[in-house]
Parts: sequence; C-alpha cells; structure tokens
Amino acid sequence: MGVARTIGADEAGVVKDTATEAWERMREITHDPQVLGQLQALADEAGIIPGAAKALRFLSTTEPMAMRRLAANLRCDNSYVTTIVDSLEEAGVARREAHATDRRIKVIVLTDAGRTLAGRAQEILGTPPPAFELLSPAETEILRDLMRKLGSAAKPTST
Amino acid sequence: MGVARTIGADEAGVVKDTATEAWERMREITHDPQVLGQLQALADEAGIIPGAAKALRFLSTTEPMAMRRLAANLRCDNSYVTTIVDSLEEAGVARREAHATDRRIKVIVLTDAGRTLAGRAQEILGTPPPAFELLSPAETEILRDLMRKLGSAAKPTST
DNA sequence: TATTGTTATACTCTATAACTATA
DNA sequence: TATAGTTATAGAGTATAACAATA
Repeated sequence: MGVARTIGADEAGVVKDTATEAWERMREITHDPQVLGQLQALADEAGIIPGAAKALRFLSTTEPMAMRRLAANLRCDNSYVTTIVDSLEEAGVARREAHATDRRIKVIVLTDAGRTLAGRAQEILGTPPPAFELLSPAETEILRDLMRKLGSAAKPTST
Repeated sequence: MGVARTIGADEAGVVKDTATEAWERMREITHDPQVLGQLQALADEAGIIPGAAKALRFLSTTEPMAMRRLAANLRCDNSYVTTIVDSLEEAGVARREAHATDRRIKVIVLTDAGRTLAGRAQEILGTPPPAFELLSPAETEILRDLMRKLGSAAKPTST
C-alpha cells in the first residue's frame, strides 16, 4: 500500500476505482476510535452516560432546546432523550424547565457546569485530528470545498 | 432545521476555520445513517445480528480468520466475537473450525451463503454515496490524494 | 505461566408500545 | 384528535472477570 501505481487496475483484475478508495479512506479517518475514547472519558468524569456526552454537542451554544428537538438532532427516539436528560439532570449538568407557552413541552437548560462541559464536548467532536496539519492551507481549502460539494447533496430529510 | 446560513461565522462571533469546517462536513458525510440502514436490512434478511453484518466485511475475501483476529479488526473484545460468531453459525452463514496446528484457536469459515452475504456487506460499506457523482474525475482524484495524505498519519497500531 | 476462546454478568444504546398531560 | 414527554420493556452492543483448554 502507499505505492502510487497506475490507477485503474490491479493484478487481481479487481478495479478499485478512485471514488471507492477516497470513500474508504474517508470512512477510516472519520471513524477514529480516539474521538469516541475522549468523549467516553469526558462522560466518565462528569458522571453521565456516553450518549449524554454526544447530546451536549447540540445543547452547547443555543438557547434552551425542547426535548423533541434534541431527539431530531440526535436522530433518535423521544424515549431515549428521556434517558439522556435523566442522566444530565442526575449529574447536575442540566435541568428540565417548562416551556413558556406550551406546557406539553419541556426545555433543557444547561447549568454553569453544563455549559463548560458542553464546550469541551463540542471541542472534542469538532476539532480536526492532528493529521490535518499535514495539509497546506491551500489543500485544506480544497478539501473543505470538496466536502461542501459532497454535502450539498444531503438527503432532503423531509419534515 | 434545513436553513442554509452563511457558513464561516455564526452570530456569536465565533469564526469556524477551514479545517474545522472540512472536518465537520467529513464526519457528517461519512456518518450517513443510510449505510447503517442498509446493513441493518441485510442483517434482518439473513437472520443475523447487525454486529455480525459488520463483521462480514472482514471475513469476505480472506482465508479463514481466527476469532482473535476478527476481534482486533473490529476493535472489540473477544467475548463479543463469541456473540457475533454464534449469530453467524445459527444463521448458517459461517462455522467454527479448529486451527490446524494450534488447538486453542478457532477459525471462522464462511459457508457459500456466507460468501455471498459477505460480498453484499462489503459492497454496502465500500460503495461511495451518490453524492460522489457530483465530483468530476479530477476532483475525485484530488480528494483521494488528500485522503491518502490524511491517512498516512495513521496511528502505528503496534502488533 | 501465557494465550484462545467461552460463560456469566452488567451497563449502555435504542426502539416500540402504552400511557399521561396538554393543546 | 394530535402532540410532548414518560414508563415499561426488550433486543442489541459491548466490556470485565472468572474460567477451561491448550501451548
């Protein structure tokens, strides 16, 4: 591996095309177990379940969020959000509050400790891995532009 | 949701740099829930647990693999491989066989049905999403090269 | 003694269905 | 009647510790 060869065929006759290789490598890079490990450590330290640490990402900067909306962000069921927010509340990271006008809705409000924690979670998930330093500024821009292009085809996510 | 905003800065004054944006978008694209969905469907159809479908990827082309090695590939504990191979065996997708020389080791051998299934799993996980058609051949090559560069910093993974 | 795999167990992830309160 | 959240429950993911067989 790592040998730049004439692209398009290999000795087994199996053609691994450029897009496939790019895709496989993208998956490998982004599924970095280290990120999960860091998040796990954060969760352990804070006394929350790992799923709650992931959720913190969406609770970080915005105003209080309805539980239902968190479920949409996490693409999980409402009932799991109950579990997550239970964990956050038990650890003193967040609390439920009633919505001002619609009393069916509960919003999730971070405590001060929660805001700090959320910032760290955001940083863990949002910080590019060290390998990005291998790219020149120009290459980084090219990469970003390619990602924008790939992302622009995002599924319509009806509703 | 779904509102496209000016990218690069948000109302809080936080500037999101190029690498961070590239990274976040990469993660979003590669964590496509549709891939998981397809794999889930395959698992349902074959009567195996979803984790076993992921494992098929590593069992596809190679010769019989020791359970321990599958654990390393999946980065999970041996005990979970027991669960996975139980599932594969119950569904008639694979069977355990004794290693020729070291009788502590059991190797996983795919059945004919298993080989077919493994090919499909490989295809699901290895096929780039439709959005890749948005890239020109030249752009695809650039992307692949960038991924090679990023991947070259991969952790040494001793042993 | 060290290694491979299994068993028992426990915690977490996540969803479905039934339910309560509110709209 | 429809919607937000909760409860009960269950299957799946996953790890740790103790164990058996083999090296």
